[in-house]
Amino acid sequence: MLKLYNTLTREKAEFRPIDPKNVRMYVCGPTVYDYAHIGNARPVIVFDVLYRLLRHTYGEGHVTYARNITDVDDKINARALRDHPGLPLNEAIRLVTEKTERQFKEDAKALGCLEPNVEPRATDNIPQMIDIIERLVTKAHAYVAGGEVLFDTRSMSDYGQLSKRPLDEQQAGARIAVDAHKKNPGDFVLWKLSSENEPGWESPWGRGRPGWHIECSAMSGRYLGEVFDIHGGGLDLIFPHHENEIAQSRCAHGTDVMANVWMHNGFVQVEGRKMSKSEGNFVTIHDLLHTDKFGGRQWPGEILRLAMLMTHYREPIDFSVKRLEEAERLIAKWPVPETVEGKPDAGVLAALGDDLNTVAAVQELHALAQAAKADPERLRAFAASAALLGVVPKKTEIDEAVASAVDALVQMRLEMLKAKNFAEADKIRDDLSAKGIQLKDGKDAATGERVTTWEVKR
RNA sequence: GGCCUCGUGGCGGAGUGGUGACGCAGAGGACUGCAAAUCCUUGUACCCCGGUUCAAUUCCGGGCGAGGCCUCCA
Repeated sequence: MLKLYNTLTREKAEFRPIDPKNVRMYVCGPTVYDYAHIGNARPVIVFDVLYRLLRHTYGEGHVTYARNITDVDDKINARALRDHPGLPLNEAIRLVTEKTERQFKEDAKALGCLEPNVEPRATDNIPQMIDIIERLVTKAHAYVAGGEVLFDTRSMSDYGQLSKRPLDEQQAGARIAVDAHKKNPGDFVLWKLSSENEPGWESPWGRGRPGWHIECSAMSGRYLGEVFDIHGGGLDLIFPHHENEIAQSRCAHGTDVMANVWMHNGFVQVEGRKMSKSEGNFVTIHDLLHTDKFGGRQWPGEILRLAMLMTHYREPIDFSVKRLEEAERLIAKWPVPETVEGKPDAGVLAALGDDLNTVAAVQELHALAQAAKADPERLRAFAASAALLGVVPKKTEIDEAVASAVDALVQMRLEMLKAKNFAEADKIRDDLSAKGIQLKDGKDAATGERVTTWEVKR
């Protein structure tokens, strides 16, 4: 039983796929203009958990997950033209975005995310966008004016369903001046003509470039069909982006819905404040993973991931050093399974089935980890459950030579302890600790002898 | 001005019309040569003001506070 909160209806309801043999989900990915920040990381992680849960529920081969890469953007276009003037636009863009796109994929992998089934690029879908725009023009849902093709919001009787914004009551031009050529202030651009010195693609309306929203309509239609199951993204995308995607897709295809379930993750704050470049608290995933810009140290991907899952996806999350430390302490207490097989724990599944309650799932997992210490049988359920969340603790790789050297020192220390040579014994312990090796003393239950195990501090 | 979230103990975060979920941190204890690890015990809360009720953190109304969006920023 999987229940999901649907922004379209503002309620939690049981999820019923259109086709259980092929459950289809689309998530808005990043614009690869710059390195992805932790705000981008949230939907990537959250919907990865959903993807894993869907695969578990319907079977690995029965879920199609598409996450787009937006590589059409005026800043990217301009840079492509500037840096690679001789090349066709798509190729030039590819060169400009190569590095950030590759980085994004590496970031996602480091965060423990599975690769989506399709990661379409906007530049590979220009003809599909043009096709949708042509349909909209033919059906009189779009018009040409002032060098643009615009969507006519009045032509759609139920425009605004997702964001619940009545068109009349919006403050037109609250942020951006209304262009005079628009029939209505709410009309938005589908295609914009480029001037001589601006980059562009050929189209029936002349050389130009697509509006922002059209790419997702084109790519979701191409890879998932006219109507699909789940569409996800950040809360900030509800309006105008998703609203306009819905308008375009539904009007072009004549459907009642674009996707049945719309899911939105909450915002990310950093140390209690809105993240922005001007605030100076803009943190990229790459920074967290590979530099000491945040909290003076690097953070492994699984800690970032767990920290993210410790708050429900619809709630705002405050990303802080304290939170990361808590996640680290938690994961350090969990056992490292040798293999991942068997079935996930029912409690973890129930938690995730309740609108992806990862908070409860993590707590169940923690309880399972505690139980697994006493009862090794539970370790299998723990491992499978952790895998479902994508947070299986990993053994730090150490080579044989180091391991046997540590073993020898541990043995030496035990002998010194028998001789009550505490100073020398403690020195060994301290030296190892300084090198990141944690000794753990225990008692043999039968003999009462001291038994020492060790692990690499996580 | 409109629309939409949210407000629980030091922190994270459930939940319910009436017995203080849980985790982390803290405190105390056991263990230890001393620690660490482990185990046991433990404190502190429901933004404010009204209303409904035998009873409200939970329902209703009104405030206050935080955040987001209001058309080319994905």
